[in-house]
Formats: sequence, structure tokens, C-alpha cells
Amino acid sequence: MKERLLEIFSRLYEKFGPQHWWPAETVDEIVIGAVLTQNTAWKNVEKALENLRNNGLLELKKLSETNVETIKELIKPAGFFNQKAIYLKNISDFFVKSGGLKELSHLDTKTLRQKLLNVKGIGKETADSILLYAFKRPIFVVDAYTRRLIERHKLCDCSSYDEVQKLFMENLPLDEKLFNEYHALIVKLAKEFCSKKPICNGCPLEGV
DNA sequence: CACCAGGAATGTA
DNA sequence: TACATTCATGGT
Repeated sequence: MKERLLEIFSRLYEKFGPQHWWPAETVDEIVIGAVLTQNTAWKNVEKALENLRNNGLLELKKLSETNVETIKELIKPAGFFNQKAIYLKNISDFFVKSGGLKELSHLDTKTLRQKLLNVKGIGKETADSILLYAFKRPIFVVDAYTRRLIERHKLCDCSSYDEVQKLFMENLPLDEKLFNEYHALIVKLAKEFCSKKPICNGCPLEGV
């Protein structure tokens, strides 16, 4: 299994090259983007991020001081704006009251993950995205694409988030750089080949 | 027109 | 634990 997972990574990396994730200028932007992209095309998230940037609100501390209605209007392009505006307030308040990135960085990964999951609006995937891309922790992010990959290539019969995550984390070195590229490459693969079609045409993973 | 996108919360059984 | 429903804009 270790060899198969590494072979898949190699093929994707050779085909697409480094993805340079997370596409953001600051850590705050990563956290905000992670919430906005929940079940939403990244293209729409970029519009919402740009609206926040143009209003000087692309910072967690700023958002914690902004009323929800204002945030709703600015993030509308990203969809689910009524919920996400509240979610952004929740995660912003959490960061502020916790002393910001610097203080939270002192916590071990398990503790930090649990604290993030306690924030309403932050589920497993969003929490792990923040841990991996904002805090640089070696956590594997599992998304819908990852599950399709597992299913189509019959890597295991697991389906739950935790089971799929364990599959990768117990069969790969716990390397933040590796997990960063791996997840980004799976998203890239899905966008290029397997988004809607059940079978990839010209998919770089043929025969794996 | 239908379907999907870098999910999560809530309710039901 | 395992599903079903709801949330909402914008691209294909």
C-alpha cells in the first residue's frame, strides 16, 4: 500500500508539478479562504476574498470587529453567505481570544485540532486544511476528490473521513511538504480529468 | 434546464 | 452510527 500511495503521488507530481498551495498571501487569508471554499468553487471564493480585501477586512482581527451583515454582503459570491458570515465570525473570535497564530502555534497538533473542531462551522476537512496549510502541521486533508480516488482505484473499502485519513497517514511519512502537495495534486487531478466523468480519459493514474 | 463546486450543522432512526 | 436535508452563488 505504501508503494501504491507513493506511486500515485509520483505520477501526479510528474504530470502536474508543484501546486504551490495554499494560494494566499497571509495565514489569515488561508483560514478565511478555508471557510469560504466549503462546498464552493474556488473561482467564487476568489471574488469574495477580493471583496474583503478591498474593504480592508481580509484579516481575522478585523472580521471579529465587523458586524455580520457587512460580512454577508461582501462574501455573497461564495454562496451560503448567511452561514459562512457567522462561521467567519466564530473562527475570527476564536483566533483573537486565543491570542492569535503565535499563541496557538505552541499547542500540539491534536489539541489544536480539537480546539478548531469546537468552533461551529469548522468541520474535519476545514480544520485539517487550516492545520496543514496555515500551521504547517503534517495532517492529511481528506476531501470528496480523495474519496473518489480511493473508491475508483479500490485502495481500500473505507469510506469515513477518519478511515481514509488513516490510510494515508499510516502509509506515508508524516511530512507536511508531502501532504501539502499530495492534497493539492488530487484537487488538480479532479479539476483536469475526473470532475464529472466516472473514468478519466488520459488520466495520469492509468494502471496504478 | 440540471448539475456541481477544495462542507458542515442539524434532525431522524 | 448512518443517512437525509438545508444552505446559495456562479460556471458548465
